[in-house]
Amino acid sequence: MSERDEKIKSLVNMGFSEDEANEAIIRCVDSVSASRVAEDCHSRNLSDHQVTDRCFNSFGGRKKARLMEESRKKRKRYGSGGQGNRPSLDGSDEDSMPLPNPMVGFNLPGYSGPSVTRMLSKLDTGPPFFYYENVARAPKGEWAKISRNLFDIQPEFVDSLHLCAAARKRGYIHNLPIENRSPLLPLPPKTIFEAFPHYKKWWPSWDTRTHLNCLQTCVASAKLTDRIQRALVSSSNPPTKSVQKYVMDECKKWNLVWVGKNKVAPLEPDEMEYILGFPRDHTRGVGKTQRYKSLGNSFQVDTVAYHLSVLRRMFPNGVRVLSLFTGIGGGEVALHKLGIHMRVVVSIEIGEASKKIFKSWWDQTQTGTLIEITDVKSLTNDRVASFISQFGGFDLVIGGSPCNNLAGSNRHHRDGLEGKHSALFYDYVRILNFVKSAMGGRRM
DNA sequence: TGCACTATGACAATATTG
DNA sequence: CAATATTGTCATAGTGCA
Repeated sequence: MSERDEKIKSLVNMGFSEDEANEAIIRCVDSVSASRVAEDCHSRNLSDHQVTDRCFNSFGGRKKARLMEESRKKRKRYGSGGQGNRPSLDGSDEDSMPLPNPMVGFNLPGYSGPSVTRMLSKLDTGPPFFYYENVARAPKGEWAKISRNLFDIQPEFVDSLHLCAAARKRGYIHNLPIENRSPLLPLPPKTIFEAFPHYKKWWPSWDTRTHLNCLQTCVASAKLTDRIQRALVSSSNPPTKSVQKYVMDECKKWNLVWVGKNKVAPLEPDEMEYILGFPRDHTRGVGKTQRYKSLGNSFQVDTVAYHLSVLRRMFPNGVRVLSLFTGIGGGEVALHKLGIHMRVVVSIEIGEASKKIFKSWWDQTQTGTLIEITDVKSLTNDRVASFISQFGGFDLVIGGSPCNNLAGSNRHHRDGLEGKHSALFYDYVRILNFVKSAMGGRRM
């Protein structure tokens, strides 16, 4: 109690009213169990640290306030905030959500540090369980907005490079238990050379990468790899520092690998499938551009499976899944690899190529019921209600909403959650809330 | 039409320097 | 501490070709 008073006092000193400070403490304690907060305040436990820090950073010192003021001005032009926002605690929509370092979420296999315990309010736990995903580096304030719309649950930020050979910085908001998780076995290759030993042959010593950067939807042009080759050929051996820097910059930017003498190339689609944890040839059967696009948009299967692994014990007879923005079925592949039977999947996906990929995987591997819906807008609450009465409810609502307007590589329309595509997040919220209320907290 | 290919910054977090 | 540099990012729009 005295510690709590101390925290309140320090917040008041920062210029917040006592009520605001009080509410902030309550919110912190809501995300992490009270004892842990007290215990870990001075420890180096990064995960816990992240949670407590975040609570205080939202109110952080005067400098932060000034920065928030600036960005508020800048953002005015984006118009009024999103629909359905709860009033924010400090009256600002610009809460910063610092990303943890290392980005390992609540816990990860191989990172045996003391892990977080968290307590969700009874209203927030299932049924149904839900799992939401998006890019970690969204514009300022967007994750705070997402969190507010998902019951103020703190995101779990994970960089998949701690689990596989490529980086993938993502935030996940879910109400799953976080104790007793188990990874998919065998663990995926963790470095480039573990994944692709044959690239050692042409890999120059001055390229010190051990992991690839984030696999994206577009790959380098032949023209670019030609330019790199010409630069290398006309340089000395080893190349001059400036040539090395040029080549390395491009290799990192485009995720290029060494496939021959002075020759770099983008990964092939099947190599991306491998790193992302999909079965070989999962995306085969559509154009190469489409394969890159759908793979760049998908989950890293091992990461998601680790989070979902807690469901296996809870649903020995299988799960009923509402899958929004299914894509090529990263979540379903994760469940399947975990050995969790999918009794029902209602899948919403608008991309023709992705639908084709997912359907053919389903037909090859699954025996449950699959219902395919193209447009999330056409999944009205009435329709959700009829599915619920047909199947008796859903156990898991899973999906990553479009990141187009949040992602840094979008040069044109990075307009945040209110952007044309990313605003579909609000349909996720709508549908999840409807499922929750229709299932009314009772076991079905 | 559909596909492959190419050129095109902006932003924020982090690292470095003054 | 403040200014500056570096790094990295689930992309889009336009063009030419079959």
